[in-house]
Amino acid sequence: MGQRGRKKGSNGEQSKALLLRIAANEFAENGYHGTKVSSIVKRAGMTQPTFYLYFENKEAIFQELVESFRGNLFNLTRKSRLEPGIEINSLSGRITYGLAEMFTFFKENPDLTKISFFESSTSEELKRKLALQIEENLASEVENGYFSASVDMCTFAESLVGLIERLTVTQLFPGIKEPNRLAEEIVDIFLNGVINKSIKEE
Amino acid sequence: MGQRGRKKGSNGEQSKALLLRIAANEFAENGYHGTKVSSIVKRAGMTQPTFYLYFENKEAIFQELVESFRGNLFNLTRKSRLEPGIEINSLSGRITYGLAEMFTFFKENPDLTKISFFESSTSEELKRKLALQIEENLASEVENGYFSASVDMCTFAESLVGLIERLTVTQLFPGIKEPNRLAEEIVDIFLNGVINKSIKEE
Amino acid sequence: MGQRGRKKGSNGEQSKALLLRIAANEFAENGYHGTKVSSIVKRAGMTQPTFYLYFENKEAIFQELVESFRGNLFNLTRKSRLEPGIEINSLSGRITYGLAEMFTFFKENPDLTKISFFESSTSEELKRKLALQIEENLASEVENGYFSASVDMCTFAESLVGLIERLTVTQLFPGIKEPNRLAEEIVDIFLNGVINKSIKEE
Amino acid sequence: MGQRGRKKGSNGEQSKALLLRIAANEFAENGYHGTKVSSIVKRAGMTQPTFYLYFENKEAIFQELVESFRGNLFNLTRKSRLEPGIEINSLSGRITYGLAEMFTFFKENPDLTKISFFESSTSEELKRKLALQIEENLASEVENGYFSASVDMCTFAESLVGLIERLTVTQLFPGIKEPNRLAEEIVDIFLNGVINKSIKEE
DNA sequence: TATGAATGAGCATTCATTCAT
DNA sequence: GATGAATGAATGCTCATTCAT
Repeated sequence: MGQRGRKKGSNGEQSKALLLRIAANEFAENGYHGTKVSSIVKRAGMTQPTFYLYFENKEAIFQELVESFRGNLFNLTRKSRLEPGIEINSLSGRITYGLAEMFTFFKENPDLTKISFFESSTSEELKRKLALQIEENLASEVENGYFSASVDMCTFAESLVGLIERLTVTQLFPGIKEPNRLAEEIVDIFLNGVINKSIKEE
Repeated sequence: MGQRGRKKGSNGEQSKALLLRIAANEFAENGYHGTKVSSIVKRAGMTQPTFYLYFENKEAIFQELVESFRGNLFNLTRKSRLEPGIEINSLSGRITYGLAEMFTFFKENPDLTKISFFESSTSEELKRKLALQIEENLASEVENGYFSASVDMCTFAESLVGLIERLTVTQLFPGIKEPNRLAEEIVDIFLNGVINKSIKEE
Repeated sequence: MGQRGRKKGSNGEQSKALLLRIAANEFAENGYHGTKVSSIVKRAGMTQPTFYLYFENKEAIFQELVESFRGNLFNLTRKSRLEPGIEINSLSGRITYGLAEMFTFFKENPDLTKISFFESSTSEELKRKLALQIEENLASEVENGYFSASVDMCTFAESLVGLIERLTVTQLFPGIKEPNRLAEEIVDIFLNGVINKSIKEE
Repeated sequence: MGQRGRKKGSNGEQSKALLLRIAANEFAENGYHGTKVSSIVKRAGMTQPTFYLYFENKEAIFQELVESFRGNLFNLTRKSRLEPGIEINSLSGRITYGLAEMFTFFKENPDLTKISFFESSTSEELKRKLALQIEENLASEVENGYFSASVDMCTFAESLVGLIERLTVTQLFPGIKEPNRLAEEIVDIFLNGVINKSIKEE
């Protein structure tokens, strides 16, 4: 600002942002313990004391990353909550859309996703909370009679989380499948099952 | 003593086994980096050099644990392979049985399971191989027309792995659900889907 | 301070230089294996991590010492190379001068000399190279007819090295003889032999 | 003995001898610190406790090796002492013979030679003693007028030791020159010098 | 805003040596 | 005469973190 106004944020903000970005990548690549503060700052072209100018310690930058991911993720899931009284016809479409949005978010933030899902000590908590939200999200549908009441919703929600997690790593990140496609496949499997109906009816 | 051999396994074998057991627990609890050789031997009532009598280094004992888990797991999955020409009626039962056995194995070896699925650098490889085996295992069923050909088998297999992983951690280990129960629920969801058929057919 | 730079060399350079000096002494006194990094830094009034700030590991500081000695030594011997066409009268003077310079260098760097000649795994190589240089240095003199062609130059050169090495340790280092004196004696012995000519000619 | 009489010495003696032989080689190859008791016994097909049956500790076996070398070496040099009143004509022959015997001894015991000359903490002492013996050995010759009194006998003796040491390593051990040949060359150089007499007399 | 220099605390690994059998 | 099993005591090295500037 003032003289020649720096392009975007103060120099300090830029430095901090850079450190965050690089740290995310390092943590995702090498895990928390496998990542050295010295490596982060080296890649950022800074020195170690500079790091401590912006973050209290190694744990702090990690938590900041996880926290931001967590916040954004829950914003997303909150938005895609199914309103009660939804049309049965648009149901699967709504679910597909929600899933696709989530996958898109993961795809745009692969490092943060990896960290938050697999490296953080609070990963479990995160996933459990996600499962819970999914459970709530779908509970009403059961009441409405859309979903089979015979299925344990808790098991179902956790299953969904596990599968989302896995498909994110094996299909989404390597670029094998796009968010939309993945979402559709999941919905297809879960709604209808995999058994061949024509045989079944024999 | 006296007639050939001490009470149970030679003393050395016992020591090694003890170290393996304790190490598995430590690794499962604190992760690879969070586990100190000194902690392992302390819990075993030994000294550090003794550790190196049985294992080349920290990495080695870890690999030995993972390897043994991997070996046993693949033995199991190989055994529960579906033979071709199986009766359609017994199909879901067979699948349920296979899953139940796997969950039982996990339940009996929680430490090894945690390590191999979440701590090892070869976890991904392990899961991918497991998914592959599941894929193969089910591929014939598609040919036989039991399974809907519309479902991408790769996605399906990976989904299964993800969900098995997740349910193991959240339901099986805490003792919320038993192996059999979990297996049944999974099969139920996947075979039939979760949509309420009566509504759907309206 | 104030105008550019601290008193003498940056603080880091000073530290490194101090470590090198002390390490040289420790290695010379106790050998490579007998020297502990902890002893070096203790004498330098530093802590162990500081050591690793300047040297990759124990081996590295040792090699740096040996390398510097080797470099300086070969600079020296290169300079004192005998030019072709030298006067027969000044020949022995030139050789004496070269030897004296070498002894002076050794005397000024006793620790490095000890290390490089007796502790390094590349000692042999160093001596061989030195012998080779001596050989080359004198080869022309044989052609010019100054030296008796009957003498095997290789044997002669190696002999010189062995004797330099030995006299350095037993006469020079304890201060029994000065560089000049030693050089003169060597030249005397080698040029003329030790047999009493008067008797011989009888 | 008695029943089937073991070929040579008791089993224990054999074991000890084997350990000594192997240890000599290991020490010669890797130095004192570079040699592990565990390596010695492994090559001998024994276990570590067995080692301590025969030697108090690592230092002890090393000293035993050095001691035996030292004893034999001094026997040798004592025998080849020049008697006073020797003929001037046979003088150089006698010296050559003595040197050749020493080289032969070294060649037959390369490991012990290496250890005693380069690895032992008493190497210096050994060489000094050897130099002293040489000095004594030749002192009378000076009195008798055979050797030029202008040469410092101490320097000369030490020179001889250094050169013997060096030629042993570079010419004798690699098989480049035979004991006799080496001895002759040394005597030639030292007695007559290397200067070309014909030029000198110009 | 930034850094050159330094360190406290810790960890994996090694090796000579010994005890009970 | 021999060994399976174990250990006391080091030692090299690393890493997150800080102080003075």
